[in-house]
Amino acid sequence: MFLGELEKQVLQYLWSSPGVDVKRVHAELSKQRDSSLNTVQSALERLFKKGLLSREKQGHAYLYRAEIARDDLIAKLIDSVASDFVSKGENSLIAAFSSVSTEMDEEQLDQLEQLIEIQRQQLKKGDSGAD
Amino acid sequence: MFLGELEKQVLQYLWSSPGVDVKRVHAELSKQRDSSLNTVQSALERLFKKGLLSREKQGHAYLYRAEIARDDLIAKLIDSVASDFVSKGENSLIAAFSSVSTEMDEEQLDQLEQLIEIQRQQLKKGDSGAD
DNA sequence: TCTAAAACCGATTGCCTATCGGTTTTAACT
DNA sequence: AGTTAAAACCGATAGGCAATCGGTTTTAGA
Repeated sequence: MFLGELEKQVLQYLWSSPGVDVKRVHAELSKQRDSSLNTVQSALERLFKKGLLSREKQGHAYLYRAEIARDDLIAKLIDSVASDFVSKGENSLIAAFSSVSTEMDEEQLDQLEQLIEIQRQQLKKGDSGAD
Repeated sequence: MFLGELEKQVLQYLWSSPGVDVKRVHAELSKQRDSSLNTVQSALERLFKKGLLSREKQGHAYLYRAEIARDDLIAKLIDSVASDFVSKGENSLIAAFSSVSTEMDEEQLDQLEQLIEIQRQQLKKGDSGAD
């Protein structure tokens, strides 16, 4: 799934301010780029069609919000990028990581290990108890 | 950097068989797709222009080979995907991983930890001695 | 020098984002 | 209910890039 520059900026803003209308988005993006309101509108619509946004009418206008969390989108993109080059059977996430790890220094590896620990805790939680 | 379907297949093949000419590539890809030799030729040329391939003349024809290793390309793609959504200051690789980790199970986390260990060894090697 | 092979060029198609102007719909107010 | 301003929607256009090939030029080797 390819996202254009404008689309990325829209998503970015929607993550920080969920439930806003085109006008707002346009106003905000005006700080970074010079697009007409209509242009922003179509970006919103494109993203909506792609299932990345949801919307609900409020008065005249739709209020948009991101349907997918930033991290989930990143994960999805990574997975799609990686799976293109990873053979069936291989886990593409692991393969992707092993590609990336060769560029990491010790500090980053430490951070990573911490993340793993956190994720383990998370799994344990889901295992036994409720949430 | 966006790669088309044909380009990916070409790269894929070149990783497995470095130093082949268009004819070979075309012959090989014919198993998967139905492109003319010329079409494969332009894909090769596109990739060459992008710096992803090198080539050297041998007789009439050029022999092509991938300039970038599979893992390096994956890493590069991941980084570019992630950095689009990661704010300055944040390390995009780490952020990317933390996005991905939430979808991993224990087995994958284990594998990951092993990779980290391996990478640590690698760093140590580079640190002290030669190679 | 001749020629077959391969590279190179240019044109075309198709897909997608970005861009807006203009028209239609619609919510809200009188 | 009728009016109207706001916003959505539609359609058209431009631009970029991969894929596609036919045809011409270059070139290595006989």
